[in-house]
Formats: sequence, C-alpha cells, structure tokens
Amino acid sequence: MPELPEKKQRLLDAGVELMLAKGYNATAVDEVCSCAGVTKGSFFYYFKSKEDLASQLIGHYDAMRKGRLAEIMGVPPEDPRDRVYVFLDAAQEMVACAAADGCPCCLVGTLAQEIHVDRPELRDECCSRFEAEIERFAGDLAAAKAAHAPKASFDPKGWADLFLALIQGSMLIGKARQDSSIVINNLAHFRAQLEAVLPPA
Amino acid sequence: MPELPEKKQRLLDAGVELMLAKGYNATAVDEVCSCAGVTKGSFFYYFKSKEDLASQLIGHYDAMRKGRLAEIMGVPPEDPRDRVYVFLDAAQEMVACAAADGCPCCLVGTLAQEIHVDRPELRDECCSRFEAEIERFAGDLAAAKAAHAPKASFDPKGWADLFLALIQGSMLIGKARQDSSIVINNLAHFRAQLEAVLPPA
DNA sequence: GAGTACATACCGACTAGTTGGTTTATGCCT
DNA sequence: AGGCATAAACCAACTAGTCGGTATGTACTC
Repeated sequence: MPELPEKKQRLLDAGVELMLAKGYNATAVDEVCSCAGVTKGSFFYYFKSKEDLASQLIGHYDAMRKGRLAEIMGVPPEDPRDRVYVFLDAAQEMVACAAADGCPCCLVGTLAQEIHVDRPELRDECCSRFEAEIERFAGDLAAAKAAHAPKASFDPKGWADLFLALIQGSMLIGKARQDSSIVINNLAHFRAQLEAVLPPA
Repeated sequence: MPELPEKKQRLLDAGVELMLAKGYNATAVDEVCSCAGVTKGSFFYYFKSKEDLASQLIGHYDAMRKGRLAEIMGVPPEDPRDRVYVFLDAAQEMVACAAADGCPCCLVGTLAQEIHVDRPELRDECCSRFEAEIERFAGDLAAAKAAHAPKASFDPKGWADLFLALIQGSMLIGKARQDSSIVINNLAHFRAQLEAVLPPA
C-alpha cells in the first residue's frame, strides 16, 4: 500500500459519503472539497476530472467494503459450504450494522444505475466489481455443491446473480421507504431458500 | 380520462424516455423540450417546475405500466392463485418484450434511488407506487394461500417485498451489464421458488 | 377583451475545470 | 550541518458554459 496523502484520503472519504447519498450528478466538486476541508486546486491536483474521482471512488469503496467484510468474517473456513454461510452471516451483520445508522447502500449500485448511459467507462468499472463479487460467491457455491450436494440440481451462477440483484434491489427500496428492514428480511429469506438446496453443516 | 393536450402528452413521453435512460439530474428541461419538439414556454405552461414534471411522470409512467400489464393479462382470473401466476406470466412477457429493444427498466426505481435524499416529495411518490404494487401482489398471495395452501407457513408480504426488490435489483444489474438476461432468469427463479410453496393449479 | 396556448429572448445561479502562483518537503552538494 | 535546487503539494480567483426558471409578446378562441 503506497499510503495515500492525507488530503487525497479526505477527498475520497468525502466523495464516498456524498455520492453514496446523492449520486453522481447531484454531488458538486465544490461540495466534495468543502466537505473534505480542501480547496478546489487540490482536488484537481489529485483527480483529473470529476469522472476520475468517481472512478477512483469505486475502487476505494470496494476496497473498504472488502476490508470490513474480511474483518467480520475472520479467517475464511477451508470448507466452501462453511465459507458460503460465514459470508452470509457477515453480510447480515454488515447490513444490520449499516441499518443502525442510516440506510445500507452501495456506491457501485448507486452509480451504475445513474450513469450507465452517459459514462460507459464508469459503468464498466461498476460492472466488473459486480462480476468479481458474483464470481467469488458463485465459485464458493459451486465448490460447496460439488462437495456436499452433488446430486442437487441448482445453478451456482444463477444463485449468485440472484443474491446480488436481491441485495441491490432491497437497498433501493429501503432508500425509497427510508426503512432498511426490507434488506434484512430479504437477506434472511435468501438464506432460508439457499439452506433448502444446500443444507448447512 | 380528460384527454391530455398533444404537447403535454409529447412532453410526458419525452420525459419518460429521457429520465428512464439518464435519470433526473442528467436530463435537462431544454432536452425534454427539443425531444418533444416543443418550446420551453410550453413546458413551463404545463409544468410548474422540473420537479413537477418528474412527479407527473411517475403517475404517467405507472399508468402506462399498469395499462400494458392489463393488456397482456387480459381479464384477471377469479381465483387469486391463478391471478398470481397470470401476473407472473405477464411480468415475464413484459420483461422479455422490453429486453428485445434495450434493457428493461423502471422509472420509479430509477428516480427513487437518485433523488431519495434531495427530493423527499418525489421519493414519497415513488415509495407509494412501490407500496401499492406490493400490497396488490401480497393481497393476491395471501388470498391464494388461504384458499389453496392454508397449512403452508409463508409470509405473503415478505414474498411481495422480495419480488419487487428482485425485479428492481435485476434491472439495475442488467443496466450495468447491458444485458437483460439476469432479469429474465431471476424472474424465472422467483417463480420456481414460489411454486414450491404455492403449487399452481 | 379576456383567457388559453403557446413562442422567444433573456437572466441569475451554479458548475466543472483552469491558471498562475505559494508553500512545503526532498535530495544533493559543499 | 547548512544552503540550495527541484519537485510535490496545495491554494484562491477566475472562466466559460450550462441549467432551471422568468418576462414578455403574440395568435387564436370564446
């Protein structure tokens, strides 16, 4: 890790906070600067454009997300099925934690939906973050199936797609309702259904 | 129906088209006007602000959606369970149809996510459209359960919440991927799981 | 002539991005 | 160690353009 300069770090943090809440277009560069306590000159020293900020924000956010998840999960179990359920535990805890202060939400999903037509590069960036997460989860599901339920006929990639869509959609509706319980409930619902085809240990 | 003036109709159609693709903030009033072949004077004759346009757009869009759905469904069956599955058929057909030309998407979800912090009135508008849809579906599910699977222990409201979140999230990811197959697949997945707790006739 | 249905021209506010500079840290030579 | 060149880090003020909204005018109808 090259240890980011403090002001750049502050700009990234402010950017995440603002864009998470208001999206890309409604977040002004000036606002990011004043929120970070930094001037505009500095901003354009670290980022060549607003779009560049968003692009770096996606990486920054995704790294933070993975970090928190890893922290909650601890050492990932050897067994892929255990890994699946430990991951779901961690996801549930992360959501519950986010629900405690405001609504759980995801910068990648928020940006993807807003800019998918006008900013194809940002869209691709979001998309590849989605795919990485899906691939990881689908991989664990496939390995778990092979090891513990080889006769079951369920499609790991299909379940992983379903999982991500469900989370993203739940957060969207949670924002509209200003109530995050739907995220928690739908996650629990997903888990229960998965347990029916892949019984936990 | 009070038969809208032609220019207002054109403004509404252009508004739906543009905001569906680019969202609220990235859609300029001037753009809506030129897309509708109408001047700005006319725009502000029919709408008192851009936000007013968006508000009317939500109603316009929701009415269109319901209209198309009713067209596909035909006369809703008496039996609530049949209504549930005829509705799911229709939803699948609508999605397939939308997938044929571009990505299926929903103005209510798009707007809700983008403006939920800055425009509370629009957010509430979106939210109540969500709730209406959920309530309708949950009502049918509850009636179907009472009539055909009274012993089953599944929560109609929970399934309706799950359905809407899944659809919205699938469309979000479909946009990021520029591939709508996830919407189709997740809908089929949902249907299969529902059939397990509420077997169709 | 009063109201409806537009059209045109315009304004103030805001926004992304630039410029031209100052300060601060770093490495090097003596 | 002390001085100095160099570059990285940072800043305030400005610019060009865009956007939502308004003021004013006009043609037509009742």
